[in-house]
Amino acid sequence: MAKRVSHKESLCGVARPLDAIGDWWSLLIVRDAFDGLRRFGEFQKSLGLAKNILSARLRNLLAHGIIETVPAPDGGPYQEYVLTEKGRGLFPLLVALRQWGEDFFFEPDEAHVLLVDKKAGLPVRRLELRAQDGRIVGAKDTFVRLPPTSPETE
Amino acid sequence: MAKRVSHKESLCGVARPLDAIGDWWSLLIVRDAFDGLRRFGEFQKSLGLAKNILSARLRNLLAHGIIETVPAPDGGPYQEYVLTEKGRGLFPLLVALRQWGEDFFFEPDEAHVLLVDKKAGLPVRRLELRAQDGRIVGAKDTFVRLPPTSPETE
DNA sequence: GAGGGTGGTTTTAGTTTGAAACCAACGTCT
DNA sequence: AGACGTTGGTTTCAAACTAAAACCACCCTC
Repeated sequence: MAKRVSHKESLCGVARPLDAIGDWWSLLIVRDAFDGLRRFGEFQKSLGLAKNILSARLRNLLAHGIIETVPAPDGGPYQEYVLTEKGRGLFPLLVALRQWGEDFFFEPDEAHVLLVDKKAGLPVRRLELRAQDGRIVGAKDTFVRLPPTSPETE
Repeated sequence: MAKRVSHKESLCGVARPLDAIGDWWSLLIVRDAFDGLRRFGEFQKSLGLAKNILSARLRNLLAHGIIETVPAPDGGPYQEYVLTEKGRGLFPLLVALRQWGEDFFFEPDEAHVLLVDKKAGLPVRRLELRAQDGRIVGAKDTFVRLPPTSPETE
């Protein structure tokens, strides 16, 4: 992992995360972790990927502090993989990915799973991006700006 | 592209999008497109990637209907690449990625670009996921559920 | 103490990536 | 007209990465 970070040492706020989870499997592992999976074998069975790849991905996610190992689940000799706070911070991204997928990758009549609010038992709303005053804003309503002093590249 | 879609023909709502944009560069291209870049050379200069790779990525994004080519910008003999509606639908995902990056990939004092609401000139709020009744919900407050009838795998 | 489940690592082949070179079309200067 | 630069790619080829399968080690049970 740790792909070419060559031409720009200080990656922008979009590129840095991609260096950590920018491959096909990592996000699926994180999603499964959100779904409660914890064990190597559970991930492997759920995702159907080769064990060496899963091993490498888990190592990478560990190295990035997205998951961590907890030594013993309930006495068993094995470790489990659980999301860190950083990993749990990926929830909105997963929701965004899921909603985009639902919008554009399914036939109108094609059934797909729904993200449901536990308390009400109803599907959640769409992700909302709001301005400080509460207006919902889209891409056209925003731009990126460097803060006062910044050698940042974006 | 079109990686292993072998062991499951009908990918879930998270995996399908990853098949379209689940590589390091594609999302960065889309972000640059949101920033107004349109020309091959602009993307290449901005991202610093090899031209063959850019060519392949653009082809892939075209094939997935995320960008499209428009024949002439203003008479020039070249084409430009612009986001389709599907591509513009990636905006929340990019915001989620950016916010996660800001949260966990920058030192507290490290400067980074901000996403600013044009109208007010202030940074936008965090992405919000709300239940139907307006409560903001997080990962712990939700679960995924299959709709009534569904052979979907997730 | 043989067999089976879990959690990996190693081996090896196939695929992808990417830098550099090449190429073609067009504009432009002289 | 013809040399030359710019744009937008494609081709070549070596290096890196991916992944299937085999292997291994540990523990448990019978």
